[in-house]
Amino acid sequence: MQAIPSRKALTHERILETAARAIRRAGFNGVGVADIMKEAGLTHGGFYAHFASRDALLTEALEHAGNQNANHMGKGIVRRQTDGATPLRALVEAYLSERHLTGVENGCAVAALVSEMPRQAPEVRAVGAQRVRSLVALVERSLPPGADNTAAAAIASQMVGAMQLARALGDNAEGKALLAANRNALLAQYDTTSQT
Amino acid sequence: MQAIPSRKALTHERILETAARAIRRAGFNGVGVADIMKEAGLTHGGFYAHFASRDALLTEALEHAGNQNANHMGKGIVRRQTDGATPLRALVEAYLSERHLTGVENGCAVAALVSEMPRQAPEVRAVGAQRVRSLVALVERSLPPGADNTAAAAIASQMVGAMQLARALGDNAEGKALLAANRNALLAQYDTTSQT
DNA sequence: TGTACATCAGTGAACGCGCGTTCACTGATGTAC
DNA sequence: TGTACATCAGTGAACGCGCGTTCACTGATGTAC
Repeated sequence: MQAIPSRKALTHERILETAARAIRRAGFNGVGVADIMKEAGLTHGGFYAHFASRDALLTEALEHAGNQNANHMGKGIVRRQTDGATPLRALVEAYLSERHLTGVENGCAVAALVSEMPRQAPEVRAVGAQRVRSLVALVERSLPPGADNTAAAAIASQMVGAMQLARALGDNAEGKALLAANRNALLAQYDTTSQT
Repeated sequence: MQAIPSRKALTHERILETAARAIRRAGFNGVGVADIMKEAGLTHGGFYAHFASRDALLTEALEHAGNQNANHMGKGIVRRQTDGATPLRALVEAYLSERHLTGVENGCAVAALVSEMPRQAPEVRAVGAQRVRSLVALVERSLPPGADNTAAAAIASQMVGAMQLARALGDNAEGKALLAANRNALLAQYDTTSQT
């Protein structure tokens, strides 16, 4: 409707962009209101003109992170499909890529934050659950039609778990090997065009 | 060596027991020095006679949590094996049980804390990586001899991811369904004695 | 087009609070003779 | 066995600091006539 966003709306968006990256980088508890405002080029006093509370920011930021990641990862998926990969292979390779291992800040919000979700305020938890559902739905759309409808949940679980374990091991040979093991296992099991 | 533990050693142990549960319940950032001391029946002032710093406590507590969980979950695994389950089935069913879904406090430290690990102090991270390796090793020991040696990493990833996604969805039908989907997928793929 | 005023986004100082850490002290336990 | 003293575990007040939140203010933008 409002084709030209107001100055305030632009600032609001900028704060969200910043926060969406910050929560993935530093965790829900790792970011302060002042930090984020500063990173967005503002002073902390103006914060409450944009958000009712810190939790309100976290809620919006988590939602925003989902969209940011859809863009980032979406490109990788599309490129792999144009190169001839099946939808599932494209997804698995993009998700379990070394790029994703390193780029927490722009990566999947679920992988970056799941274990903290159960400890957040109800509003944040609700959005978190939604993000989990979207991830499962994304996997589901990549499966060949007629596939077992519980497969999506299993694949999503494995991808999220793999990325987290790899990050816990570190951005090194050990972490990368764990990612590779998961890529192989997933593709061998679910991708019909799989090759060694 | 020291068969009779000193009074101080007993207190130290009690603080660790408390902290090991607290970090899984509330996360690394969710527990304060004073909270833990209070929960252990002490005042916060005495803390630094036991630990050099808060991070030192987190490090020891994470290690301790691993042992606590080995006891807790170990029982469930043994019972399932005596009831005739294969080692892998026993592990998968114990790990992806509804009991584990609810009992974060006594559950797997990796599932409770992975996404926070990359953001911790180096000493804590190091222990975290060790706990990941132990988990993979535990899975490995449950696999039939001669199994693909990358399978353990894949299974561990899926189990950890599944537990976390289920917890993010909540202790309800949705979360339980996700667990069930993962149990089925894992057993169908890796357990030869699998049945619908 | 130009002036006068109202609105609005953002500033920066200040608040109360909780946290990690320190430290002088106390009361109990253990040891020497 | 009993007394005198040293050691040691735990107490509780205090510290500095950072955080979420509030608020009086400023300077810029927009509107009325």
